[in-house]
Amino acid sequence: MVTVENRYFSMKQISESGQCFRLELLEETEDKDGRVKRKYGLPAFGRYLKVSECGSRLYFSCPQEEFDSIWKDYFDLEEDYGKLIASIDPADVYLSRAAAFGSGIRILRQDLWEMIVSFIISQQNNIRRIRRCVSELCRKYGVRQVSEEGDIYYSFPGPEALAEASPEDLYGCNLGYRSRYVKAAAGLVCRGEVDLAALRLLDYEGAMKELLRFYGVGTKVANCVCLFALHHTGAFPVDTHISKVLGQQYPDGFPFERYTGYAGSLQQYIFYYDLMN
DNA sequence: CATCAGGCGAGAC
DNA sequence: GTCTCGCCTGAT
Repeated sequence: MVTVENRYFSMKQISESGQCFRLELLEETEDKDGRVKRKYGLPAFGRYLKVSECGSRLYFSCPQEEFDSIWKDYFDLEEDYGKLIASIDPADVYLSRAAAFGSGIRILRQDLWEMIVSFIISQQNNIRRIRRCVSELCRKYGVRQVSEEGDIYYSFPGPEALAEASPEDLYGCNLGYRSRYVKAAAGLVCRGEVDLAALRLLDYEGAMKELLRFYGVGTKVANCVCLFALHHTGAFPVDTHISKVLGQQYPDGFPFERYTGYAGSLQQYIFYYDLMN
């Protein structure tokens, strides 16, 4: 068990901000002082992590050693998000409000293949249904695992498993027209036409170029993968929410030059703020 | 019943 | 190069 106290770390907000579709709320209880305590489950990197959250205190169900070697990096704990928020132009009232509203959001370092498939599925789709699709994919094509604590979960299916899936079967996961995109992406990786290991080493521009080769991956999805898997925090995905906000709040353009290298992290505050309000 | 979800590819021009 | 249109599905 590892305890972390951090103002800028909320599992609830990370979960709701829709960057991680497999993070699930396991239970929600209230203690005698009326404080809400939430418990989350997260299958990632061949493990099943459980996190309890109460206020700004978090409890991780893993030994310190595992926390230091895996989760510290996964949750980007070396980064000071308070500093990042403090750098926001005080005159930018909208961005200041958005960051204050979603101050517990962090940009995770998630698995590359999982993000490619997840964000292909995310297009023209809502978060609830994306979760269902991903969970169904894992249940159907992933490998059933039992953690040391006895939690049952499914691994995210690799490219091979998805490439072998029959089209009708994949279609049965309710991916709709996106199922052929997923199938094509899996084939591309299996045939070695895209090398995921090499993709991880590329800079932002190089990674974008490579990701855009996938059938069903456009600028928006490629930017999400860059941000949520490769941690290119300058990547700035523009979806319907962001597009709307840019038009309404930034008619003269978003000040990218002021936030060079981390505009993507700020994008996540804006997205979450608009999504929830 | 129409519209919309964290878009994208294809085809027209 | 830029624009429009159709698309699976489920929630509202």
